[in-house]
Amino acid sequence: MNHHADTSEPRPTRSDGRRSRIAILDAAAALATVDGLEGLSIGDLAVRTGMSKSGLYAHFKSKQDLQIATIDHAAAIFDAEVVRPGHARGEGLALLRGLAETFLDHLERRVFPGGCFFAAVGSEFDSRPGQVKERVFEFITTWMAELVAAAAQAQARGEITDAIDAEQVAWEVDALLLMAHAAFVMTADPAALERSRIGLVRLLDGLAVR
Amino acid sequence: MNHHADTSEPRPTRSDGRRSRIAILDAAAALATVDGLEGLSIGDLAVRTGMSKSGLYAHFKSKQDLQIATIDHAAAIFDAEVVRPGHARGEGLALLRGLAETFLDHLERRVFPGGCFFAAVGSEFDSRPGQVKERVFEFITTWMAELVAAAAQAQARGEITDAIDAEQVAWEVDALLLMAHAAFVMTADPAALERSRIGLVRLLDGLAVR
DNA sequence: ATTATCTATAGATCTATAGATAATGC
DNA sequence: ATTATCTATAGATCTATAGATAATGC
Repeated sequence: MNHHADTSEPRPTRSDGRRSRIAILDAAAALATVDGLEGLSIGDLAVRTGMSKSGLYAHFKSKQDLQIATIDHAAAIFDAEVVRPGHARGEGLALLRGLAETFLDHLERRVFPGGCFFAAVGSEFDSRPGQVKERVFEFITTWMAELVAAAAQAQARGEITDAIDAEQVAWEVDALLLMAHAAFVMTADPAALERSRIGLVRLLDGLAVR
Repeated sequence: MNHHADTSEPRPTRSDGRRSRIAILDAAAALATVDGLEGLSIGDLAVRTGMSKSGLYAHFKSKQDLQIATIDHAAAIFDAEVVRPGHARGEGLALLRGLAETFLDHLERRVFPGGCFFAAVGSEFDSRPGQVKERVFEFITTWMAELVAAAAQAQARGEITDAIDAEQVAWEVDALLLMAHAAFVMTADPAALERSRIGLVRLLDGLAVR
């Protein structure tokens, strides 16, 4: 996985500390999609990054602090790998299609080994109220807002019907993306991505203004 | 939650043992949708069922054995609460609609506190190969086959178009159900169920033979 | 001089087992 | 007589901290 700096977090002042922190968070984000944010243990992470447990621990106040830093780091990766490339595809309907395609591509390219970070971690924390869930939910809300804005723009430009509201369009698009994630991670079969791609074409063609 | 006997599993011979086993598995199935099958600890379960840790442990050979028994128990509950009531709604298109509706109803009725057991546990184990994942995947495959069969029957009866294959129809239906699960568990807002219900009507109406 | 990292360890889990006691079924 | 359950405990985690050492930045 590439190294994405997360600007939101406090940076260590020394260069070796900065490098370590990014290495830890890259490993943590990847590991969390496989073993969960809770299953992610300090010991495992230390072994994987070649540090001692306490050396690693010195970067974070607590396990929850590590979990939240990992979420922020994953958000930066998702932004760089999905959201920004999606916007490069155009506006309105092209943007909506673009976001869906870059999302499916990031699954296929295995940006995270366990599929979509936020689908994986969202499912883990959906029933556990607290700061971690709040942060994950916040990001998912932002993602949905992206899809809704793209759908609304497509309607404003007269590219799709406004007979149904933009939230409903975004909902149905996201349902196909979530389904692709779940099935692709479970089976590792690209046919899962193809089924959702076909569904997206059918859905958006059905909304076309003719 | 109601008590559903799971016929597939070996039954204790003594009546108090039978009762305990069912009480343990009811609690385990509910707890697993909140804390995960891995997060589910023997100690927690013991406290929740009012038994000692070892008293509880005597019913199972290992933690994995408990996890698999819990999956089988949850499958029996899902069958009684979703699949059978779905079949009572009719055949063909009525069956397909019926299964989708009884699924959404079981979320709304909170049959499991953490939504759909198999969506929750599937997401937890999708990246962890082994017997537990196999068992979960097996059940999800059975569920998908139910939807595909219903869609194919609806086509055979001339109720929906056969221009697209039954697998694709089932895929798009299941995507909306999975999305409803994810959003409803995260937000506890019935609006999530409504969005998917609207999506299902739009989807199936769009497939109607006119 | 300050920051990052390490060794060593405390204290709280967790799974699992051994051996004893209480309750049921034939 | 057999089965279910309990107390007590082993041994392996895990998070977290104290105090010492090594590496960087001014």
